Amino acid sequence: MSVQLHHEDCRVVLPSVPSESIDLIVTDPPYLMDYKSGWRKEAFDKIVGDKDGHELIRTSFAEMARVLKQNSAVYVFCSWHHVDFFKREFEQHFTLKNLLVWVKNNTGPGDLEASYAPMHELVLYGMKGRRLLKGGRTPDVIRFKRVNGESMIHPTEKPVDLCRFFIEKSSEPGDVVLDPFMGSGTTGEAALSCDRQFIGIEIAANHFMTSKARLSQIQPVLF
Amino acid sequence: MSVQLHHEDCRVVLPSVPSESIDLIVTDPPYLMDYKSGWRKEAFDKIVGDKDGHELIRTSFAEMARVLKQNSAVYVFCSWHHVDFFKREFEQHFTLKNLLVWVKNNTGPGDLEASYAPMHELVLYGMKGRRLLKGGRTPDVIRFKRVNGESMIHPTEKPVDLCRFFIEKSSEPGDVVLDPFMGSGTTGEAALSCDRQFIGIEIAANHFMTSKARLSQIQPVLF
DNA sequence: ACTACGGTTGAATCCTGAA
DNA sequence: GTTCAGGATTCAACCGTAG
Repeated sequence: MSVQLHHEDCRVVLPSVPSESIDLIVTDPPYLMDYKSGWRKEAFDKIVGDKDGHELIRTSFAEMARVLKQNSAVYVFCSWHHVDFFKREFEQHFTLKNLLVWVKNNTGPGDLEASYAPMHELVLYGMKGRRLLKGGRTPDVIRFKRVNGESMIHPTEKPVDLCRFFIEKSSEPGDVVLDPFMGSGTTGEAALSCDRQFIGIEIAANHFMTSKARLSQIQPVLF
Repeated sequence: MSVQLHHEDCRVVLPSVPSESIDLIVTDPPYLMDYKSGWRKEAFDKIVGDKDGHELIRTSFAEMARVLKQNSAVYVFCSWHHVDFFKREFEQHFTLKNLLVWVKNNTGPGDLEASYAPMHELVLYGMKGRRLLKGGRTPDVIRFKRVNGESMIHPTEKPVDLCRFFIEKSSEPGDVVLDPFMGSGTTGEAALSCDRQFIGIEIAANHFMTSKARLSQIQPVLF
Protein backbone atom coordinates (compact mmCIF):
# COMPACT_ATOMS: atom_id res chain seq x y z
CA MET A 1 0.00 0.00 0.00
CA SER A 2 1.41 3.35 -0.86
CA VAL A 3 0.87 6.94 -1.81
CA GLN A 4 3.29 8.38 -4.30
CA LEU A 5 3.28 12.07 -5.19
CA HIS A 6 5.20 13.96 -7.86
CA HIS A 7 5.62 17.72 -8.05
CA GLU A 8 6.14 18.08 -11.78
CA ASP A 9 4.46 18.36 -15.16
CA CYS A 10 2.76 15.03 -15.80
CA ARG A 11 4.31 14.95 -19.26
CA VAL A 12 7.67 14.65 -17.54
CA VAL A 13 6.69 12.12 -14.89
CA LEU A 14 4.46 9.76 -16.85
CA PRO A 15 7.18 8.43 -19.17
CA SER A 16 8.91 6.95 -16.13
CA VAL A 17 5.78 5.06 -15.08
CA PRO A 18 5.92 1.44 -16.31
CA SER A 19 3.53 0.39 -19.07
CA GLU A 20 0.34 -1.35 -17.94
CA SER A 21 1.00 -0.70 -14.26
CA ILE A 22 -2.10 1.35 -13.38
CA ASP A 23 -5.50 -0.12 -12.48
CA LEU A 24 -7.62 3.02 -12.78
CA ILE A 25 -7.32 6.66 -13.79
CA VAL A 26 -9.61 9.35 -12.36
CA THR A 27 -8.54 12.83 -13.35
CA ASP A 28 -9.69 16.39 -13.78
CA PRO A 29 -7.51 18.12 -16.37
CA PRO A 30 -7.72 21.84 -17.16
CA TYR A 31 -10.94 22.49 -19.10
CA LEU A 32 -9.09 24.88 -21.46
CA MET A 33 -11.65 27.57 -20.73
CA ASP A 34 -9.56 30.53 -19.55
CA TYR A 35 -11.53 30.30 -16.38
CA LYS A 36 -11.14 32.69 -13.53
CA SER A 37 -13.77 32.94 -10.87
CA GLY A 38 -15.24 36.41 -10.77
CA TRP A 39 -16.65 35.69 -7.36
CA ARG A 40 -13.56 34.75 -5.44
CA LYS A 41 -11.04 36.52 -7.55
CA GLU A 42 -8.68 37.15 -4.70
CA ALA A 43 -8.63 33.51 -3.71
CA PHE A 44 -7.34 31.63 -6.71
CA ASP A 45 -5.12 32.20 -9.67
CA LYS A 46 -6.44 31.93 -13.17
CA ILE A 47 -6.32 28.50 -14.71
CA VAL A 48 -4.48 28.78 -17.96
CA GLY A 49 -6.11 27.69 -21.17
CA ASP A 50 -3.37 28.58 -23.61
CA LYS A 51 -2.49 26.97 -26.91
CA ASP A 52 -0.28 24.59 -24.98
CA GLY A 53 -3.42 23.20 -23.42
CA HIS A 54 -4.36 21.11 -26.42
CA GLU A 55 -0.91 19.64 -26.60
CA LEU A 56 -0.99 18.95 -22.86
CA ILE A 57 -4.19 16.94 -23.23
CA ARG A 58 -2.94 15.04 -26.27
CA THR A 59 0.38 14.07 -24.74
CA SER A 60 -1.01 13.15 -21.36
CA PHE A 61 -3.85 11.06 -22.82
CA ALA A 62 -1.34 9.06 -24.87
CA GLU A 63 0.77 8.38 -21.78
CA MET A 64 -2.29 7.54 -19.72
CA ALA A 65 -3.21 4.92 -22.31
CA ARG A 66 0.25 3.43 -22.13
CA VAL A 67 0.49 3.11 -18.35
CA LEU A 68 -3.06 1.78 -17.89
CA LYS A 69 -3.47 -1.99 -17.54
CA GLN A 70 -5.58 -3.97 -19.97
CA ASN A 71 -9.23 -4.22 -18.91
CA SER A 72 -9.07 -1.09 -16.81
CA ALA A 73 -11.14 2.09 -16.72
CA VAL A 74 -10.56 5.82 -17.14
CA TYR A 75 -12.64 8.77 -15.94
CA VAL A 76 -11.87 12.26 -17.24
CA PHE A 77 -13.82 15.31 -16.10
CA CYS A 78 -14.63 17.81 -18.81
CA SER A 79 -17.02 20.65 -19.55
CA TRP A 80 -19.39 20.79 -22.50
CA HIS A 81 -17.54 23.79 -23.94
CA HIS A 82 -14.75 21.60 -25.28
CA VAL A 83 -16.36 18.18 -25.09
CA ASP A 84 -15.78 17.71 -28.82
CA PHE A 85 -12.02 18.08 -28.46
CA PHE A 86 -11.79 15.95 -25.31
CA LYS A 87 -14.03 13.24 -26.72
CA ARG A 88 -11.99 12.90 -29.90
CA GLU A 89 -8.67 12.76 -28.08
CA PHE A 90 -10.11 10.29 -25.59
CA GLU A 91 -11.39 8.02 -28.35
CA GLN A 92 -7.98 7.89 -29.96
CA HIS A 93 -6.73 5.94 -26.96
CA PHE A 94 -9.70 4.44 -25.14
CA THR A 95 -13.10 2.93 -25.80
CA LEU A 96 -15.59 5.57 -24.74
CA LYS A 97 -18.41 3.81 -22.87
CA ASN A 98 -20.45 6.72 -21.53
CA LEU A 99 -20.61 10.45 -21.38
CA LEU A 100 -21.55 10.74 -17.73
CA VAL A 101 -23.43 13.78 -16.46
CA TRP A 102 -22.56 15.06 -13.01
CA VAL A 103 -25.54 17.12 -11.85
CA LYS A 104 -24.62 19.62 -9.16
CA ASN A 105 -26.81 20.94 -6.43
CA ASN A 106 -26.98 24.50 -7.71
CA THR A 107 -26.60 26.57 -10.83
CA GLY A 108 -23.74 28.80 -11.88
CA PRO A 109 -23.86 32.22 -13.49
CA GLY A 110 -23.05 32.73 -17.17
CA ASP A 111 -25.16 34.61 -19.66
CA LEU A 112 -27.98 35.56 -17.35
CA GLU A 113 -30.53 36.39 -20.02
CA ALA A 114 -29.94 34.19 -23.03
CA SER A 115 -28.50 30.97 -21.58
CA TYR A 116 -29.84 28.22 -19.40
CA ALA A 117 -28.17 28.12 -16.00
CA PRO A 118 -25.18 25.75 -15.89
CA MET A 119 -25.83 22.92 -13.45
CA HIS A 120 -23.76 20.04 -14.74
CA GLU A 121 -20.33 18.87 -15.77
CA LEU A 122 -19.42 15.95 -17.99
CA VAL A 123 -17.21 12.94 -17.37
CA LEU A 124 -15.72 10.85 -20.16
CA TYR A 125 -15.86 7.25 -18.99
CA GLY A 126 -14.02 4.62 -20.97
CA MET A 127 -11.65 1.73 -20.83
CA LYS A 128 -8.79 -0.20 -22.33
CA GLY A 129 -10.02 -3.70 -23.15
CA ARG A 130 -13.17 -4.53 -21.23
CA ARG A 131 -13.86 -3.99 -17.56
CA LEU A 132 -17.16 -4.63 -15.83
CA LEU A 133 -18.73 -2.20 -13.40
CA LYS A 134 -19.20 -3.30 -9.81
CA GLY A 135 -22.20 -2.87 -7.60
CA GLY A 136 -25.07 -3.12 -10.02
CA ARG A 137 -26.29 -0.92 -12.82
CA THR A 138 -26.40 2.82 -12.21
CA PRO A 139 -27.65 5.62 -14.44
CA ASP A 140 -25.29 7.82 -16.44
CA VAL A 141 -26.73 10.89 -14.74
CA ILE A 142 -25.20 11.25 -11.29
CA ARG A 143 -26.17 13.75 -8.66
CA PHE A 144 -23.61 14.89 -6.10
CA LYS A 145 -23.39 18.02 -4.03
CA ARG A 146 -20.74 20.52 -4.97
CA VAL A 147 -17.87 21.12 -2.55
CA ASN A 148 -18.78 23.83 -0.12
CA GLY A 149 -17.01 27.08 -0.91
CA GLU A 150 -15.61 27.66 2.56
CA SER A 151 -13.83 24.36 2.73
CA MET A 152 -12.69 24.57 -0.87
CA ILE A 153 -8.96 24.56 -1.38
CA HIS A 154 -8.93 24.41 -5.16
CA PRO A 155 -11.06 26.56 -7.45
CA THR A 156 -12.52 23.64 -9.36
CA GLU A 157 -12.47 21.03 -6.67
CA LYS A 158 -14.55 17.90 -7.19
CA PRO A 159 -16.48 16.13 -4.43
CA VAL A 160 -14.60 13.29 -2.74
CA ASP A 161 -17.80 11.24 -2.76
CA LEU A 162 -18.07 11.47 -6.53
CA CYS A 163 -14.47 10.31 -7.05
CA ARG A 164 -14.92 7.48 -4.57
CA PHE A 165 -18.06 6.45 -6.41
CA PHE A 166 -16.07 6.05 -9.62
CA ILE A 167 -13.19 4.29 -7.86
CA GLU A 168 -15.46 1.75 -6.22
CA LYS A 169 -17.31 1.13 -9.48
CA SER A 170 -14.17 0.38 -11.45
CA SER A 171 -11.42 -0.98 -9.18
CA GLU A 172 -10.65 -3.39 -6.33
CA PRO A 173 -9.12 -2.75 -2.91
CA GLY A 174 -5.34 -2.62 -3.24
CA ASP A 175 -5.45 -1.41 -6.84
CA VAL A 176 -3.34 1.51 -8.01
CA VAL A 177 -5.25 4.69 -8.90
CA LEU A 178 -3.50 7.41 -10.92
CA ASP A 179 -4.33 11.12 -11.18
CA PRO A 180 -1.91 13.04 -13.45
CA PHE A 181 -3.74 16.34 -12.71
CA MET A 182 -3.97 15.96 -8.95
CA GLY A 183 -4.96 19.50 -7.99
CA SER A 184 -5.90 19.52 -4.34
CA GLY A 185 -5.71 15.72 -4.09
CA THR A 186 -9.40 14.85 -4.09
CA THR A 187 -8.90 11.67 -6.11
CA GLY A 188 -6.10 10.70 -3.73
CA GLU A 189 -8.25 11.17 -0.66
CA ALA A 190 -11.03 9.18 -2.28
CA ALA A 191 -8.63 6.37 -3.23
CA LEU A 192 -7.11 6.09 0.24
CA SER A 193 -10.51 6.23 1.88
CA CYS A 194 -11.47 3.01 0.15
CA ASP A 195 -8.17 1.23 0.51
CA ARG A 196 -6.61 1.80 -2.90
CA GLN A 197 -3.04 2.84 -3.63
CA PHE A 198 -2.49 6.23 -5.25
CA ILE A 199 -0.07 7.95 -7.60
CA GLY A 200 -0.61 11.69 -7.97
CA ILE A 201 1.11 14.29 -10.15
CA GLU A 202 0.71 18.05 -9.83
CA ILE A 203 2.72 20.81 -11.45
CA ALA A 204 1.58 23.80 -9.37
CA ALA A 205 3.55 24.28 -6.15
CA ASN A 206 0.64 25.53 -4.04
CA HIS A 207 -1.69 22.71 -5.02
CA PHE A 208 1.06 20.16 -4.59
CA MET A 209 1.72 21.35 -1.04
CA THR A 210 -1.98 21.26 -0.30
CA SER A 211 -2.45 17.71 -1.46
CA LYS A 212 0.77 16.54 0.15
CA ALA A 213 -0.44 17.85 3.49
CA ARG A 214 -3.93 16.52 2.91
CA LEU A 215 -2.84 12.98 2.06
CA SER A 216 -0.08 12.86 4.70
CA GLN A 217 -2.78 13.15 7.32
CA ILE A 218 -4.23 9.90 6.11
CA GLN A 219 -1.13 7.88 5.29
CA PRO A 220 2.66 8.26 4.95
CA VAL A 221 3.48 9.74 1.55
CA LEU A 222 6.35 8.73 -0.75
CA PHE A 223 8.02 10.86 -3.41
CA MET B 1 -52.00 30.91 -38.49
CA SER B 2 -51.06 27.88 -40.43
CA VAL B 3 -49.61 24.43 -40.52
CA GLN B 4 -47.56 23.55 -43.57
CA LEU B 5 -46.27 20.04 -44.17
CA HIS B 6 -43.89 18.72 -46.82
CA HIS B 7 -43.34 15.09 -47.69
CA GLU B 8 -39.81 15.33 -49.04
CA ASP B 9 -36.12 15.39 -48.16
CA CYS B 10 -35.53 18.63 -46.27
CA ARG B 11 -32.54 19.32 -48.51
CA VAL B 12 -34.99 19.66 -51.35
CA VAL B 13 -37.63 21.71 -49.54
CA LEU B 14 -35.53 24.12 -47.50
CA PRO B 15 -34.03 25.99 -50.48
CA SER B 16 -37.53 27.19 -51.35
CA VAL B 17 -38.07 28.63 -47.87
CA PRO B 18 -37.32 32.38 -47.84
CA SER B 19 -34.24 33.58 -45.96
CA GLU B 20 -34.83 34.86 -42.41
CA SER B 21 -38.45 33.77 -42.36
CA ILE B 22 -38.38 31.35 -39.42
CA ASP B 23 -38.66 32.36 -35.76
CA LEU B 24 -37.55 29.14 -34.13
CA ILE B 25 -36.20 25.72 -35.06
CA VAL B 26 -36.77 22.67 -32.84
CA THR B 27 -35.65 19.47 -34.49
CA ASP B 28 -34.53 15.93 -33.88
CA PRO B 29 -32.33 14.84 -36.78
CA PRO B 30 -31.19 11.24 -37.28
CA TYR B 31 -28.56 10.46 -34.67
CA LEU B 32 -26.34 8.68 -37.21
CA MET B 33 -26.18 5.68 -34.95
CA ASP B 34 -27.63 2.88 -37.06
CA TYR B 35 -30.33 2.89 -34.45
CA LYS B 36 -32.66 -0.02 -34.38
CA SER B 37 -34.82 -0.68 -31.40
CA GLY B 38 -34.02 -4.18 -30.22
CA TRP B 39 -37.30 -4.69 -28.45
CA ARG B 40 -39.65 -3.37 -31.12
CA LYS B 41 -37.61 -3.82 -34.24
CA GLU B 42 -40.54 -4.94 -36.30
CA ALA B 43 -42.34 -1.69 -35.63
CA PHE B 44 -39.91 0.67 -37.26
CA ASP B 45 -37.69 0.86 -40.21
CA LYS B 46 -34.05 1.30 -39.56
CA ILE B 47 -33.16 4.95 -39.45
CA VAL B 48 -30.34 5.37 -41.84
CA GLY B 49 -26.94 6.20 -40.42
CA ASP B 50 -24.76 5.93 -43.48
CA LYS B 51 -22.05 8.21 -44.76
CA ASP B 52 -24.75 10.28 -46.39
CA GLY B 53 -25.88 11.13 -42.88
CA HIS B 54 -22.98 13.49 -42.30
CA GLU B 55 -23.71 15.28 -45.55
CA LEU B 56 -27.38 15.45 -44.61
CA ILE B 57 -26.55 17.21 -41.33
CA ARG B 58 -24.10 19.61 -42.95
CA THR B 59 -26.45 20.64 -45.73
CA SER B 60 -29.53 20.95 -43.56
CA PHE B 61 -27.72 22.97 -40.86
CA ALA B 62 -26.53 25.44 -43.47
CA GLU B 63 -30.07 25.85 -44.78
CA MET B 64 -31.49 26.13 -41.28
CA ALA B 65 -29.08 28.98 -40.62
CA ARG B 66 -30.20 30.74 -43.76
CA VAL B 67 -33.95 30.54 -43.16
CA LEU B 68 -33.76 31.46 -39.47
CA LYS B 69 -34.43 35.11 -38.56
CA GLN B 70 -31.82 37.18 -36.80
CA ASN B 71 -32.06 36.98 -33.00
CA SER B 72 -33.78 33.62 -33.07
CA ALA B 73 -33.04 30.31 -31.41
CA VAL B 74 -32.33 26.73 -32.51
CA TYR B 75 -32.70 23.48 -30.57
CA VAL B 76 -31.22 20.30 -32.00
CA PHE B 77 -31.57 16.97 -30.22
CA CYS B 78 -28.51 14.79 -30.33
CA SER B 79 -27.05 11.82 -28.51
CA TRP B 80 -23.65 11.88 -26.82
CA HIS B 81 -22.31 9.31 -29.29
CA HIS B 82 -21.90 11.92 -32.01
CA VAL B 83 -22.05 15.10 -29.98
CA ASP B 84 -18.61 16.08 -31.24
CA PHE B 85 -19.72 16.02 -34.86
CA PHE B 86 -23.05 17.74 -34.21
CA LYS B 87 -21.46 20.38 -32.00
CA ARG B 88 -18.86 21.32 -34.59
CA GLU B 89 -21.38 21.53 -37.42
CA PHE B 90 -23.75 23.52 -35.22
CA GLU B 91 -21.04 26.00 -34.26
CA GLN B 92 -20.25 26.65 -37.90
CA HIS B 93 -23.64 28.27 -38.27
CA PHE B 94 -24.93 29.25 -34.83
CA THR B 95 -23.69 30.51 -31.51
CA LEU B 96 -23.87 27.54 -29.16
CA LYS B 97 -25.24 28.76 -25.82
CA ASN B 98 -25.76 25.54 -23.90
CA LEU B 99 -25.48 21.82 -24.15
CA LEU B 100 -28.78 20.97 -22.50
CA VAL B 101 -29.27 17.65 -20.76
CA TRP B 102 -32.68 16.04 -21.01
CA VAL B 103 -32.94 13.60 -18.12
CA LYS B 104 -35.50 10.89 -18.73
CA ASN B 105 -37.46 9.14 -16.06
CA ASN B 106 -36.05 5.73 -16.87
CA THR B 107 -32.93 4.14 -18.23
CA GLY B 108 -32.41 2.53 -21.59
CA PRO B 109 -30.59 -0.64 -22.58
CA GLY B 110 -26.99 -0.74 -23.78
CA ASP B 111 -23.96 -2.60 -22.42
CA LEU B 112 -25.45 -4.05 -19.26
CA GLU B 113 -22.19 -4.94 -17.56
CA ALA B 114 -19.58 -2.37 -18.46
CA SER B 115 -21.61 0.80 -19.10
CA TYR B 116 -23.68 3.11 -17.00
CA ALA B 117 -27.35 3.00 -17.88
CA PRO B 118 -28.32 5.67 -20.42
CA MET B 119 -30.78 8.09 -18.88
CA HIS B 120 -30.23 11.29 -20.81
CA GLU B 121 -30.10 12.87 -24.21
CA LEU B 122 -28.43 16.07 -25.24
CA VAL B 123 -29.84 19.16 -26.93
CA LEU B 124 -27.70 21.72 -28.70
CA TYR B 125 -29.21 25.10 -27.89
CA GLY B 126 -27.98 28.12 -29.78
CA MET B 127 -28.98 31.17 -31.73
CA LYS B 128 -28.38 33.51 -34.60
CA GLY B 129 -27.71 36.96 -33.18
CA ARG B 130 -28.94 37.26 -29.63
CA ARG B 131 -32.29 36.17 -28.25
CA LEU B 132 -33.29 36.29 -24.60
CA LEU B 133 -35.05 33.43 -22.88
CA LYS B 134 -38.56 33.97 -21.56
CA GLY B 135 -39.98 33.01 -18.22
CA GLY B 136 -37.02 33.34 -15.94
CA ARG B 137 -33.81 31.45 -15.56
CA THR B 138 -33.90 27.66 -15.67
CA PRO B 139 -31.15 25.08 -15.23
CA ASP B 140 -29.52 23.37 -18.21
CA VAL B 141 -30.52 19.98 -16.81
CA ILE B 142 -34.16 19.34 -17.64
CA ARG B 143 -36.27 16.49 -16.39
CA PHE B 144 -39.16 15.25 -18.52
CA LYS B 145 -40.86 11.90 -18.68
CA ARG B 146 -40.03 9.84 -21.73
CA VAL B 147 -42.82 8.89 -24.13
CA ASN B 148 -43.64 5.34 -23.17
CA GLY B 149 -43.25 2.48 -25.59
CA GLU B 150 -46.90 1.67 -26.08
CA SER B 151 -48.00 5.09 -27.17
CA MET B 152 -44.83 5.67 -29.13
CA ILE B 153 -45.32 6.11 -32.84
CA HIS B 154 -41.73 6.90 -33.79
CA PRO B 155 -38.57 5.18 -32.51
CA THR B 156 -36.93 8.32 -31.20
CA GLU B 157 -40.01 10.25 -30.26
CA LYS B 158 -39.58 13.17 -27.87
CA PRO B 159 -42.11 14.32 -25.28
CA VAL B 160 -44.50 17.03 -26.44
CA ASP B 161 -44.02 18.78 -23.11
CA LEU B 162 -40.30 19.06 -23.64
CA CYS B 163 -40.71 20.57 -27.11
CA ARG B 164 -43.35 22.97 -25.83
CA PHE B 165 -41.00 23.98 -23.04
CA PHE B 166 -38.36 24.98 -25.59
CA ILE B 167 -40.91 26.71 -27.82
CA GLU B 168 -42.29 28.80 -24.98
CA LYS B 169 -38.81 29.70 -23.80
CA SER B 170 -37.68 30.99 -27.18
CA SER B 171 -40.64 32.25 -29.22
CA GLU B 172 -43.85 34.28 -29.10
CA PRO B 173 -47.43 33.30 -29.95
CA GLY B 174 -47.96 33.55 -33.70
CA ASP B 175 -44.30 32.85 -34.47
CA VAL B 176 -43.30 30.32 -37.11
CA VAL B 177 -41.64 27.15 -35.82
CA LEU B 178 -39.74 24.91 -38.25
CA ASP B 179 -38.87 21.23 -37.95
CA PRO B 180 -36.99 19.87 -40.98
CA PHE B 181 -36.91 16.34 -39.46
CA MET B 182 -40.52 16.16 -38.37
CA GLY B 183 -40.78 12.46 -37.62
CA SER B 184 -44.09 11.84 -35.90
CA GLY B 185 -44.88 15.53 -35.61
CA THR B 186 -44.14 16.10 -31.94
CA THR B 187 -42.68 19.57 -32.48
CA GLY B 188 -45.74 20.42 -34.59
CA GLU B 189 -48.16 19.32 -31.92
CA ALA B 190 -46.21 21.29 -29.32
CA ALA B 191 -46.14 24.39 -31.53
CA LEU B 192 -49.88 24.30 -32.24
CA SER B 193 -50.69 23.65 -28.61
CA CYS B 194 -49.20 27.00 -27.68
CA ASP B 195 -50.50 28.97 -30.61
CA ARG B 196 -47.48 29.01 -32.92
CA GLN B 197 -47.45 28.40 -36.65
CA PHE B 198 -45.62 25.35 -37.91
CA ILE B 199 -43.68 24.18 -40.95
CA GLY B 200 -42.75 20.49 -40.93
CA ILE B 201 -40.71 18.40 -43.36
CA GLU B 202 -40.48 14.61 -43.35
CA ILE B 203 -39.03 12.29 -45.97
CA ALA B 204 -40.40 8.93 -44.75
CA ALA B 205 -43.88 8.13 -46.00
CA ASN B 206 -45.09 6.36 -42.86
CA HIS B 207 -43.97 9.11 -40.53
CA PHE B 208 -45.34 11.78 -42.82
CA MET B 209 -48.77 10.13 -42.82
CA THR B 210 -48.67 9.80 -39.06
CA SER B 211 -47.88 13.44 -38.44
CA LYS B 212 -50.31 14.61 -41.10
CA ALA B 213 -53.10 12.73 -39.36
CA ARG B 214 -51.93 13.85 -35.94
CA LEU B 215 -51.78 17.56 -36.79
CA SER B 216 -54.96 17.53 -38.89
CA GLN B 217 -56.85 16.63 -35.76
CA ILE B 218 -55.74 19.90 -34.24
CA GLN B 219 -55.90 22.24 -37.19
CA PRO B 220 -56.37 22.23 -40.98
CA VAL B 221 -53.09 21.34 -42.66
CA LEU B 222 -51.65 22.92 -45.82
CA PHE B 223 -49.19 21.34 -48.25
C1' DA C 1 -8.15 44.90 -32.89
C1' DC C 2 -7.14 43.26 -27.95
C1' DT C 3 -7.52 42.95 -22.76
C1' DA C 4 -9.15 43.71 -18.21
C1' DC C 5 -12.68 44.39 -15.08
C1' DG C 6 -17.27 45.28 -12.92
C1' DG C 7 -21.90 43.67 -12.45
C1' DT C 8 -25.17 40.38 -12.52
C1' DT C 9 -29.63 35.62 -11.98
C1' DG C 10 -31.93 32.16 -9.91
C1' DA C 11 -31.83 27.83 -7.64
C1' DA C 12 -30.31 24.53 -4.18
C1' DT C 13 -28.67 24.10 0.23
C1' DC C 14 -27.24 25.34 4.80
C1' DC C 15 -27.81 27.96 8.90
C1' DT C 16 -30.33 30.03 12.47
C1' DG C 17 -33.98 30.84 15.42
C1' DA C 18 -38.71 30.28 16.66
C1' DA C 19 -42.75 27.51 17.33
C1' DG D 1 -35.75 17.28 20.24
C1' DT D 2 -37.86 18.33 15.80
C1' DT D 3 -39.81 20.80 12.14
C1' DC D 4 -40.18 24.65 9.44
C1' DA D 5 -39.70 29.33 7.60
C1' DG D 6 -36.83 32.85 6.27
C1' DG D 7 -32.26 34.70 5.37
C1' DA D 8 -27.63 34.06 3.80
C1' DT D 9 -24.50 32.01 0.69
C1' DT D 10 -22.42 30.48 -3.52
C1' DC D 11 -21.66 29.52 -8.38
C1' DA D 12 -15.22 25.30 -14.20
C1' DA D 13 -19.70 32.60 -16.63
C1' DC D 14 -20.60 35.91 -19.95
C1' DC D 15 -21.96 40.62 -21.41
C1' DG D 16 -20.78 45.29 -21.96
C1' DT D 17 -17.75 48.94 -21.39
C1' DA D 18 -13.52 51.25 -20.48
C1' DG D 19 -8.74 51.69 -21.27
